[in-house]
Formats: sequence, structure tokens, C-alpha cells
Amino acid sequence: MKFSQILIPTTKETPNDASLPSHIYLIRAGFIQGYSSGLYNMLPLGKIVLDKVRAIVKEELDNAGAMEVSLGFVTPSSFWKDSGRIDKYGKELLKFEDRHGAEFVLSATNEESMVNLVKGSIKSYKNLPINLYQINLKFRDEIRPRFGLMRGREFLMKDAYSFHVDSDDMIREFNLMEATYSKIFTRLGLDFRIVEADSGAIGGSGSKEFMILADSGEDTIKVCSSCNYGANVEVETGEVCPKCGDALNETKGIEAGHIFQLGTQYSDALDAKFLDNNGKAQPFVMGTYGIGVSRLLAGIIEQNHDDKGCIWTKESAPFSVNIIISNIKKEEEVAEATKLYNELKAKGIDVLLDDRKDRFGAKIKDFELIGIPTAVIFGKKLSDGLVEVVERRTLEKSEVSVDNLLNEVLKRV
RNA sequence: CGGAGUGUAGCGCAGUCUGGUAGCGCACCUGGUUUGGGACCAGGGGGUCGAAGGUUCGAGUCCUUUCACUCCGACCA
Repeated sequence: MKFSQILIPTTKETPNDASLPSHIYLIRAGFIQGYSSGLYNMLPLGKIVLDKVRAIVKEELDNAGAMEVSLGFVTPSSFWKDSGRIDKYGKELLKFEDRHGAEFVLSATNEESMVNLVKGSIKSYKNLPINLYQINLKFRDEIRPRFGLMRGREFLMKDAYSFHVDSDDMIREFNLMEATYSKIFTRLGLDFRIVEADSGAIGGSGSKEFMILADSGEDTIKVCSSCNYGANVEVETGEVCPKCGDALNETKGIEAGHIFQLGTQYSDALDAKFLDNNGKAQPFVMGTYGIGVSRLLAGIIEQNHDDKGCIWTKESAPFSVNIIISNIKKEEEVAEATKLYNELKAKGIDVLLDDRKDRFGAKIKDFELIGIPTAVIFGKKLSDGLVEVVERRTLEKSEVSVDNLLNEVLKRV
């Protein structure tokens, strides 16, 4: 895409109400725009990144055999009364009435809706197991929303729910989801730990959290210095690793995923049963699995930024290559840059062409702020047949011959 | 909900103490000159100073009430 045609309102000034790097840079680089406490608009760049992350989540879940659905954002309060959660979840639920006085809530999570969906469509063990998920808006009226996308009130969440004939099969799926989440976080280029956790308001027994390691994390976790063991401090109070006996270190993490072994808590409460192979009614044994998709964006930047701006990882970047035309009035620069732009597009590579009338300084600053992994600069040395290639993460520059340029760029994406 | 702060142009801020014609920087528009690290010159547009009420000849400024937003805490995927 061409920079001149996308809305990317970058700013030099740090917004007065942002303190975390992810919050500051996502706003300054024109990814998001806040408009009320805990509420954000996704601008074009933010939407592109969100869709990329979402696509990775979807791809891995589909590969694991889960199926995507989309449940309504508005749910009757009766769903929550039936499960007994209307009081337990309390004020985080945004409640309202329709014109007839019927009570509704905005979905904060969808165990009830999903159990009702399955209850109405699955009657036999022959249709089990099944894992249904959705990636859509949630609303939680947080006591104190903060840190931009990190803890918004409205946010994009992937929530999956699995249904099984027994606990063994549910645990098999739980382990599969753990492996699937690991693939997702790894593809996104994140440094993360899987930790033992409390189950919180969701309930259930076994539960693990996926923590993105970052100083600004809201959770304190203990991680083993040699193996991959990790646990939430509320769960783990010891000083040595129960797995291998080495020292445990305290660190901060951002909770971006959480998987639960639910059991029959919701199927019992909502009277959701199937017929087993003896024709006997049994409650579904359930698991539930969540990823904070919009929170992942904040997490990626918390873990990947410098004092100049964002540094997107390969699979999360809005574009793979940022082509900079140093001086838009130099016909040769425009021609050569446009040529590379078209060649890369033809290869299916996401590329941003900075064709604005601004000077070089503004363009390179925006490149550093936005954080696309690689920049290609068509400038002064083009008359000698040379262009400059810059790696965003290291800011390392190298000169490349125009003749060899396409291959050189392709090597990097 | 306790504690602390902030609301003045799209963004960042000064002006409020000590009441007297609404300011600065960035951004934006027009013209010109520039073009490798956020250019320069000239001209220009944009505000019910968060809201309501009060005091006063006169309120951005003083008083009262209220709303919003941010930070710390408790709480929470």
C-alpha cells in the first residue's frame, strides 16, 4: 500500500495520558486512537496488525481441529442467572434493558452462550468431542481500565470451549490446546512462559496461563532458571523448582492466554446433557481456552520496542518492508522505488511505499516509530546504483546494489 | 471505591496565585524556496477555556456543585 493513501496519523508528541511504551507508541505511530476510558478505535495500521494476529490464532486453532463460530455480543441476563454467575461476575458485567424492560448483558465471556448452543444441537456422544471457538468483542466493565490495549474494557478475545464425554478426553484436549497456544505464541515471536495459575471467577480445576515476559507485566510469576517451569506467585511460594530443583526467579508477565479444565460446572448448572453409549444422560465435561487478541498487540510491543518506537515481530508486522522514497521530486528514485514495490507485491509480500512529499528525516523517523522490520531507502546513492537497507531491530544499515536488490530483500522477509 | 493529579484549538502546553480583548509550539490551509535525520520565509483558518450555577461593571482566572480522563491501591481474563 502507499503511505499517502493510508490514514497513519503519527505524532512527535507523547500523549499526555499514556505511560506504558506499548500505549505510547501504538498511539504515536497511529495504530490506535483512544476515545473513552478503556475504549480504543483501531486505525488502519492497528486493524491490519489485529487481523494478522487474528489470522494466526485462527489458523492454529483450525489446524488443531477446533471450529470457529460467532456468538452474539448481547446475551440475556437469564443466561447468567441460570449459571449463577450474574452476582459472582458482578459489576464487570455491563447490564442494560431493552425497550420492553428485558434485561441483557454485554458478553464478558461466553461459557453460558456456548453451553446453550451445544445443548440445543448435540444430543449424542457420537457427536463428541467438539471444540468451538470465536474471535470477537468482549466487554468487561473493569474497575480501573489502564495501559491502553493492555486492560481495555472492550477488547478482542479468542474464546474456545470444548465438550467431552469424560474427563480423560477433556484433559487430552487441554494438552492439545496448550501445545496449540505454544505454537501461536512462538509464531508471533514472543518470549513467554506457561505457568500454573489460579482459576479465578471462571472456576474449574486445572488451569495454566500464558505469560509474555515483560517488565511492565501486571502479574508476578516465578520461573525456573534452568527448565521451563513457571508458576504464578499466588500458587508457587517455594524458592526452588519442583520439577528440577534449581532456583526460581521472580519476574513480571503479561497474561495473554489462559486455559482451564472446567469439568461439569456449567453443564450441571445449565442442565446440559448428552446420551452416552448406554443411552444414559450425562453432563458434558468441558474445557475453556482464552487468548486476549488485542492484548497480544500491547504485549508484542511491550516486549519489542526501543526509545524510537515499535519493533514488530516478523509475523505481527503490519508490513514486511517499508520502501522510502527519499526525495519525491527525483524521478529516478520514484521509478526505482515503485519498481521494487511492484516486484515485491507480485511476490505476495506486504509492502508499504512511503511516497509522501515529506523530507527524508520525517520518513525515517516514521519508519522507526511504526516499526516495520525492514526499510529500503532510495536516496542519494541511487545515482551510483546503490540503495540502503535498514533493519529496524538493530538499526543496522547496509548498502545494496540495485541489480541485486530484489534478492537481497527477499532474503530478509 | 480510597489516595493523588489533570481538563484551555486536532496534539503538547502557558496563562489561573494577583479578575480587565484567548496565547505559544507542533499539526492544518495558501504562495514561494528547499529535499539524507521530523526544513525555511510570508500569509491564513481553527476556541461557547470540561459542564452547570454563583460573586462581580467584568470570570479561563474567585466560590459552589458536577462530569470526564490519567496515575497509585484494592480487584480482575
